[in-house]
Amino acid sequence: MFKAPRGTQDILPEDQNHWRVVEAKATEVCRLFQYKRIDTPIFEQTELFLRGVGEGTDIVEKQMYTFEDRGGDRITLRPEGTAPICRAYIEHGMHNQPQPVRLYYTGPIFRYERPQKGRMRQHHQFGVEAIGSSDPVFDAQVIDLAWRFYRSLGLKGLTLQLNSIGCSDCRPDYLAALGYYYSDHVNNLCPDCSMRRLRSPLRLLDCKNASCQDTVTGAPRILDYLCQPCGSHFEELKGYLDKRRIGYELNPYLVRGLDYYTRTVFEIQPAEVRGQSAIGGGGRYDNLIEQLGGRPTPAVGFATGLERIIMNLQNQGIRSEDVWVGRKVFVVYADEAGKREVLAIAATLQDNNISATFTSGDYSLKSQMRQAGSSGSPWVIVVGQDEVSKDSVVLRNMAKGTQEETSLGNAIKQIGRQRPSDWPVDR
RNA sequence: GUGGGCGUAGCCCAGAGGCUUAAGGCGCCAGGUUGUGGCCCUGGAGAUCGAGGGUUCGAAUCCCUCCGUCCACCCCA
Repeated sequence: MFKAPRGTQDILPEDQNHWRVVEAKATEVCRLFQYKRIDTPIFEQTELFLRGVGEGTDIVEKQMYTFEDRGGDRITLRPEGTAPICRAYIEHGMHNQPQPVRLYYTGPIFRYERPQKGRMRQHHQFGVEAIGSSDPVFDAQVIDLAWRFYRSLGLKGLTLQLNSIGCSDCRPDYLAALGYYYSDHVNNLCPDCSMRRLRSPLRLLDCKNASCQDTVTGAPRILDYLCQPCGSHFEELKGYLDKRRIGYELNPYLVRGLDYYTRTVFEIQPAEVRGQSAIGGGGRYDNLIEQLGGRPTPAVGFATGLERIIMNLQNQGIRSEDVWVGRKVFVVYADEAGKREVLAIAATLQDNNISATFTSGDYSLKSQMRQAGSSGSPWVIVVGQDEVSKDSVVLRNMAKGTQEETSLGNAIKQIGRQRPSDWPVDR
């Protein structure tokens, strides 16, 4: 039997309400902030990610879906959203527009990983980018947007972790200090950290290994090494967040896995931290556009995983309602004469913007009613020989268990009068 | 990529070498007399016991391999 490939999943009809609501909230908050949608291809030249994400990162080293196409080009399914958008910014000359250019996207992301709950080979992200300004007000706006997005979904217990990892001026000084410090602790490092010390020293800081924790605690802190411009950038950002009353935790050990980040980095963590901690994250990437061949262009962005959001919505028992509840009708037939009318009745309802369905095959009236009941339709219309000859229908209110014989036009009026407070619970 | 747990009908699961013709619940289907759902009652369909190989007179039950899934590490969304 065929199965969905490892690390992928079908999003079934019963989960779609969550997905549609999350997407709707994402586009709604972006409209509110006047960020414009952009869609880029789901595959790009491999080189874009090699240069954008960084050769030494896990993503590039072992997580990319890369293949050669029939023309011999090296192609990679996008493992993240920011580099493609920067490519589009450069390619379409967006530096000629008022800066920063503010964009958002949503769609599938591919990483070859060992799947777990909340960690898949194909997942979906929603992200925003503000490209072309180094002003910390945009770091704050991106965080503000993210925060409003989560709040609009009703997610509780989120925490914002915040840090600055400096720029190409001050980070080398810090790395030197860090290297000097760690050279005294080489013997009590875990094997992973021994590797990190040489290859990506910043990531020494978020090792969870107990034996390394003490070493991390005594390590120099990057915030003490920020150059003056980075320091005041960070102070300004915190000022904006304070003024917006967005709470954050300063986390001097927060380091992100992609090489392009500069200055601001942040992560949003859900209430129940199990395994995969972050539900979303982002930061500033002032050198990326230049690395990709554009002119020097500072930028800041944020991305969040939709599967993880939905997991958290479900954990917190948050329902996503079907907006059509209340305007849904199930048409059932009592006999052959009625059966012949079912499609036309449904069509008339649909002409009046009422959602309508019916069943087929040889289901008994009783069985059709059962199906209508479990479909969650608040209304049922019954037709048979009697109604056909009188040009009427039976309109049944499923919640009340009452029904009346009336014209189809009158039935439509009644359904249209249904108020949201009268809606039954969706199923 | 490393280590570990688990894989029995669409879903949740019992069974731990012969008494299993693999049990139960949810869901599905049909009935409980005339054209009506949700509760209840009765009946029914649905399982190559994840796949392949091995041990044995006999395997869902033991062994091996693979696949899938979950957990930890790694890392991230």
